[in-house]
Amino acid sequence: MAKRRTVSIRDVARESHASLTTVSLVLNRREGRISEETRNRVIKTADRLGYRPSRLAQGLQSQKSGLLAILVPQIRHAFADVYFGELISAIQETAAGRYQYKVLLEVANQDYIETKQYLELFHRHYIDGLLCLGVTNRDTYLRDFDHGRHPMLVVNNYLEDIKLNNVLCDYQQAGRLAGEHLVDLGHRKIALIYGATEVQTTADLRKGFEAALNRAKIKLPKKHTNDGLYTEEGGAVAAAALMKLDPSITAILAGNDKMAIGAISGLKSLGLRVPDDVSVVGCDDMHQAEFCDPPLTTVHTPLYEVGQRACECLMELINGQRDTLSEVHPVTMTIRKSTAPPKTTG
Amino acid sequence: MAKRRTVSIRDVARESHASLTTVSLVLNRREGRISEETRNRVIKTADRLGYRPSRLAQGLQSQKSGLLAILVPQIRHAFADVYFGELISAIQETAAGRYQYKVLLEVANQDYIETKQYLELFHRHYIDGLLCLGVTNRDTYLRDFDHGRHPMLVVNNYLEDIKLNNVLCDYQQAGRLAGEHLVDLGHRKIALIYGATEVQTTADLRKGFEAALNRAKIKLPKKHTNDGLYTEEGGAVAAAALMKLDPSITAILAGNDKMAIGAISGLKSLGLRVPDDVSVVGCDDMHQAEFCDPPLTTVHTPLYEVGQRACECLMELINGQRDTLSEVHPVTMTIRKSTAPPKTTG
DNA sequence: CTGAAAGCGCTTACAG
DNA sequence: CTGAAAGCGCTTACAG
Repeated sequence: MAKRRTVSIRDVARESHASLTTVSLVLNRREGRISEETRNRVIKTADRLGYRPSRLAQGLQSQKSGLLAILVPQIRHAFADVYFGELISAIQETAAGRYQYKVLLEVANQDYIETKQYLELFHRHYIDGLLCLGVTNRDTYLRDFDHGRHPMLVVNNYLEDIKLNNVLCDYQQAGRLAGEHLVDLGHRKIALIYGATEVQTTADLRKGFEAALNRAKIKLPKKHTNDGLYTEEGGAVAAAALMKLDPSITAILAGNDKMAIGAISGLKSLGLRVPDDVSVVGCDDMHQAEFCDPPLTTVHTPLYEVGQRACECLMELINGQRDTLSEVHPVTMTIRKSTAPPKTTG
Repeated sequence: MAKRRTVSIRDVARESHASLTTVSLVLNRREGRISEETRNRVIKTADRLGYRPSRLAQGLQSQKSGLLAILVPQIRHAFADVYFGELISAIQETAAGRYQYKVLLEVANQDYIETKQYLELFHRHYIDGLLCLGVTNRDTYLRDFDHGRHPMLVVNNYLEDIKLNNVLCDYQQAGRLAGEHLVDLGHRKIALIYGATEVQTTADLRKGFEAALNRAKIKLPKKHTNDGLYTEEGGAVAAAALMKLDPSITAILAGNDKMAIGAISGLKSLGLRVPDDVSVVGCDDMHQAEFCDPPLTTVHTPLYEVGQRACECLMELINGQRDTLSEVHPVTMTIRKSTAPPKTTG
């Protein structure tokens, strides 16, 4: 582990008989100022010595770290969740591919929030910008960002009371499309399994869904809604409870694919068939949706695209090319095999 | 976006009428040297000004970035994969919780490897240590690390020809346990769906599996093995192909849960029932394994624990408390509903 | 117990 | 076209 001393710009200057200024200028491609001959000499020397500028020193000088952070909530094994995974992939690939930025991973646990680590990230010059995933209306600590001093963006959500930058999918449209799909199939007794109510996009999904039902003179009574906690287990339990409360239900929208898959398993364990007895619609269109049994009809939310745009917009905020922003992306339906007309109408 | 100048240690020194040395000493809790009075004065001033030491400056001084990187292969949306997600969660939580280290996310695409970005990470002082996930025998570029100059660790795999530090599960044991389970149930026509052959742990899984079968005088002929590409699709196609080649097969081990779930769906689409007609065993015991239909019998590999240990060991490498290491973790069987005795014996 | 100075490795006015 | 110097914000011998 004998680490040899790293070669610094000083070494290059000495060996190429040039000044620090000259070396720096050459290596940073400031054109037009340095003679061809000197330039070549410096480059050759730098190559020979294997010189690599230290990001730490460059960062200290430029007051830029070249890093952005992704903040995710503390759910069980957060990164094993495909929803977050999809967004993270999009962000990482965009940051590294287009901007030479690197991506830091942060988890917002209780202590993290209480000690305001998300601000430390900026104050201590760890990062130039922040992307927040999985945000809910409970995350009032985000108010610390509402003066817009630090480049930050809420990804695929927004907050009711706090004005923050965001890029997200149109969940009201998602609810509407799902509702229309079920109504068009002929369903009248339709239920909703939502994720956490404190998530704004969940409220939007419900709003769009209810609007679509109402337009067909269908109500969404309380006994037709249940909390699925965004998990498979929750979806399974919620579906079973709904059917016990009202066995005449013939269709269910779940707020995400995980709950939809859970719901299908919950329905099966009651001896119900999908879609013969009950239709199920998910939301996300994650990769697994194609491989469950039956393949899931679901709302396709362009998560990858949203992650990509979030990253692009954050860079604009960092570079000061932009002040505030809010961007909404349209969604589409992906029809597979988990929905069908109801067996009996009425 | 009017960024006010960040307060530096110099500001604290001035306002608290102390020297830079004193302030630095106090804030870094070097005990015993500074008078109680001065200490309090400095701390109070630092608090009042909201002073936060710059990691960039500290890093430049200490030659430590306080960052480690996780390198994952470029598969489609790598971070949406629960296998990687589980490891990443474990690493992030351990790094942040126990070591105040932050975690960088890197994807090894072709350009990344050709330009040796993984070395740049060290040379440019971006990181103090590296954790490589999803490594295969094709990743010969890792030879760049075999002199052990940079703290790095291969997580949950190892390479045939290159001696590197690693922490991993015992995949030979995994294969053996799965094989014994199926043999004990009475199966004789047993097949294997493996992931990429260039992955060393896949070879180990097969070796252990074959050994268990051989002990019961069962062969694993070529027509009983197939490549499932580590994906659901691959598993589905592989299972269907196996059954067409030899309809007498009554049990299948898949090299990971994704392929197992795919295999189940492939078998179903042939009109075969699991486990009645064919038993299926997975490997990983990922969260979803409990919610597929039928719930998956699978080898439980302690991925979270492996990620945690990998992080701990990397810190020891970084701190020079350790030179080389190789750690193997035992696995266990999780019996659910996708395996049963064969219908007819023989 | 405390401080002046050197140094970590860069970049960038400024002067020539 | 090129270089000496100051400065980014810290830490740590060293001296008193």
